[in-house]
Amino acid sequence: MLIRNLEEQARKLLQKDFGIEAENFSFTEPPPHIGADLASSFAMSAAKRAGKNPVETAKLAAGALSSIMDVQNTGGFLNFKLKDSFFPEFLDAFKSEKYFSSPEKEKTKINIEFVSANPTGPLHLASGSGASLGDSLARILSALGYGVSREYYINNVGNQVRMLGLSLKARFSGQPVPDEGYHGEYLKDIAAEVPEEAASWPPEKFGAFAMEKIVSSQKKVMADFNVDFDLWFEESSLHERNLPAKTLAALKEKNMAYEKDGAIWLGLAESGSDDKDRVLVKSGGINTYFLNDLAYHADKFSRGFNKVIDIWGADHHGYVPRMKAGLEALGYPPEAFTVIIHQLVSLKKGGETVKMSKRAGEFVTLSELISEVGTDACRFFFTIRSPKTHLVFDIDLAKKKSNENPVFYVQYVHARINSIFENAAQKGLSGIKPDWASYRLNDDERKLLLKVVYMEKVLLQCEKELSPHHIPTYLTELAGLFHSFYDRHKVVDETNKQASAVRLALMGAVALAIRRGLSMIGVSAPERM
RNA sequence: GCCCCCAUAGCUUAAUGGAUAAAGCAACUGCCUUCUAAGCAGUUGAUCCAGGUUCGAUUCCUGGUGGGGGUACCA
Repeated sequence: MLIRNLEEQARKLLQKDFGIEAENFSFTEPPPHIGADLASSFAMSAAKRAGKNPVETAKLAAGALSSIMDVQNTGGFLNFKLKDSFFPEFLDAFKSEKYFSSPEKEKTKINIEFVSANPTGPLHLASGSGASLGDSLARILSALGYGVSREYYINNVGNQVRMLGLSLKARFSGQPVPDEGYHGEYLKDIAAEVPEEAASWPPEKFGAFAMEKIVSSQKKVMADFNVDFDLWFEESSLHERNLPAKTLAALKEKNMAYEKDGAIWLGLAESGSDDKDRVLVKSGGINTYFLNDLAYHADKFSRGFNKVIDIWGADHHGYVPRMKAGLEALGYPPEAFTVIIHQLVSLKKGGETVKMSKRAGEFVTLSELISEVGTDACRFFFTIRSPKTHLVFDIDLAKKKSNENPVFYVQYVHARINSIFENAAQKGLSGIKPDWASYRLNDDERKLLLKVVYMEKVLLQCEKELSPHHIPTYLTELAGLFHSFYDRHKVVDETNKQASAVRLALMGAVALAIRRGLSMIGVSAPERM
């Protein structure tokens, strides 16, 4: 992480030589017309805080930093040129598997739970969005060094299982499906697999049968989507270990739970996070989903995670304060639990917005989408948007345009560089060590290399916002620079072995950045297209 | 009613409070005897409205307008 090292040095210099409070000094990518390698608006914001003249502050800062880089002070902006020796050093360091990782992050164990769709039907479009987000974030955090575990919660207890069983039984015996039941076509397919002797099964057995089929198909779709969960957690295992009752006891002990109208309530109205008291045990003696969910999250902490992240669709956002308040009541620090809300995907088909309702069985399944559009295009498409975007997904357009998905633009870089290396090998030009001391990078080479250098900033941005969408944006920009470079410069040049060696090293770094970036969003990097 | 999210080019979306707002699609003009034209170069084109904070606002605050979601002893 070389930029971070430079920033660290810069902070120390600023603080030591001039006593400027420099904790938040950082480099940014300058606009292209400036022609600098790195930029910072530090002087202007620091001047405000210190009550000094911005131009004077910039002058001081420029002086302080001139020992590590060439600095220009342009009307308060600081613009930097890296020394030429930076680049070979960077290329060498970048090859390390742990380039983005930092030791202090390795101590933090993060549990990230996502998708967790009800096991009562196939995964649909929204699950694709949640899966892309959660898995990509897990991959990015893991690249940064965190210990990350991906988890899927299977809600296999309760009334919905009963309804699922009744619905399957109805399908099996040719009876009408109950109004409150599940009407989707998929239960017809499952009914066809039910053995003859099921005529004597109790309804629960139908429920278990359907659920087993549905969960295993969900597992398969996730695998097809390049998402690998470390744990598929069954709600029933909570009850086997009596955890909801223990959670309830813990809340009672803290005097947070009380009885009213025959139900047991959690007193949250005063807590600040939530605004009203919530039921834990219904007057019939049955746990609410909330209590079981609290027990589940408490279990995550007791398994040794310091940080618990949930990814929910926006339709559940009203549940966030309750969950946070509940966990705080149990004594967990508020910052240890984070919920990421992603906005809902609405669907456009044949020019009309389609309402997605499970009961009506009227949705586009994720597996259908994957087989039509492909995992790579699908994941890139979902990941390139910020989770806050209210996406309208035009299914017809997505199918038609899958060839124009920017993912191919990025993947094509990898394929092209692979060809370059094949060509170099054929001409006996591979494996030559570049002599950096005698080579002067031209502007295009420098620009491309700098873009690779910036990658670490992109990852940190993703970490800060807990959003992976900066990665595909970055990759598209890097790909643009590469294709432009490719068009203008020949990499393999038998008449200039030195230039070839340098450019091959550069291409190696670009390919590595593309490969890593794509892998962080679960997309393949083909060698040939 | 109250709460949360959103509003950027014809369309779908980017942009730690910074410099000339960036891509893809669509439209138009050129470029394959060269390491893959799934590419390159170029043209047209945008910050919902009204205030405020700031040296500086697409970004922050207030109020509108329009859209999505939520407001269970459901899961």
